[in-house]
Amino acid sequence: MTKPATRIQQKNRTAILQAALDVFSQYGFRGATVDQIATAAGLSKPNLLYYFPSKAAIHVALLSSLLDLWLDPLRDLDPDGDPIAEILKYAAGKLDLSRDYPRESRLFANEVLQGAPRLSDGFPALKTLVDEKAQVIRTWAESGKIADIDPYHLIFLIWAQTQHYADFDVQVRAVLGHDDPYPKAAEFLDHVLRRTLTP
Amino acid sequence: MTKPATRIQQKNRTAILQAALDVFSQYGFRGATVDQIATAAGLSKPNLLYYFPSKAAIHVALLSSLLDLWLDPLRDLDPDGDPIAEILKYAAGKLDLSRDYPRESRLFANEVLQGAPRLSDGFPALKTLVDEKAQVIRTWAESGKIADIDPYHLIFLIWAQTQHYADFDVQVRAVLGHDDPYPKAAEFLDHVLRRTLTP
DNA sequence: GTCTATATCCCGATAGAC
DNA sequence: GTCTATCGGGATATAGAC
Repeated sequence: MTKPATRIQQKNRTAILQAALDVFSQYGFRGATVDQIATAAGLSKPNLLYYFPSKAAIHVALLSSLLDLWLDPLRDLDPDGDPIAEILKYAAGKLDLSRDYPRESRLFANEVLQGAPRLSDGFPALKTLVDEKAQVIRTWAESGKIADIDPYHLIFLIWAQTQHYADFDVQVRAVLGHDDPYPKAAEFLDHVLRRTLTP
Repeated sequence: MTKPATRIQQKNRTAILQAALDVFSQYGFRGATVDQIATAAGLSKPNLLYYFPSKAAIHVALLSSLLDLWLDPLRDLDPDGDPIAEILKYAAGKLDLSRDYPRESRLFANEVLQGAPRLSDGFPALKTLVDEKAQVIRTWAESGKIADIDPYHLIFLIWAQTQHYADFDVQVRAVLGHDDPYPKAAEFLDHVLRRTLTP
């Protein structure tokens, strides 16, 4: 049972995952249908279910590969770097994720919004990482290298503000028009964080 | 056809809308079932459909009453008030909405996240209001009363940061534990905005 | 106005030929 | 590996008695 992994198998599997990402991120788990995903992947429905045993299995496969990607920029926060530069770099990296992986952001948002029924397994690891990095930021604050702020709410600010541009894309575009909002968003976030963090 | 509106009718209608808010906000439109809503409202499924012609009609009724509530604090932004105090008051009011109406926030988030198929009618009015208030903030910035920032991204920051605590509630609690996060969130948001806006 | 029973449709998953 | 055909469950909505 150690999958041989033909080239054609690999190709179909990734086509399915890409199509499922499109469909799940737009319609949510319940709202998505296997038929939609199969059509988007260029396969028939039974053929799709030859590669994945169920609709839920595809969803799990997507989610489990997602959390790591999502937390990577935070992992890179360096306790020995320059505090403000490190936090700005983190926020910029997170904003790049929203710009480059909006579907993944919306998949994640859909899941958390509905109580994270299939994701809550990942929360302990998330908490561990956030606790660790929050402690780094707190140390910076206590040593006076940055302003005295709550590190957890700072992290929430960065999450909320960056993910907003991916998750609420239609609303952002309804207000701003269809020009790329990311350059100005990056500039604004930079301004906010510099002001917030300066001792 | 001008509904007589018996007391019992009013009571059932509001019970249905409250129950539907619970269910839709947690499971999304497709994920919610009429049976769930009926049970939560203490009615049988056909009886529920005596009050509303369809599942979609309930959803529409909820959404259309929602946008007004959601935009009220922004409407109150007074061009003749003290700039920084006005913006802080707006942000605090919006955060109160997240605390007091988390289900409404999640209903809205579910809808926008999925492309706002049933809400896009409201976007023009939303844009008009945002444009108007952004112009107020821009005028404040140009007169040097606040820092020179982009008013639209400032509004997005306030939306994103305040709604985050309602929409991503499970994630916030997974990180912070189950204590009420709002007092510290309010304090933090206040700090961020004062720093951001000071000329 | 409220119920039981049911029509009708859609969806996930399977059977089985090729 | 891929297809057509179909099963079986569950959902929305309706029929019709009370």
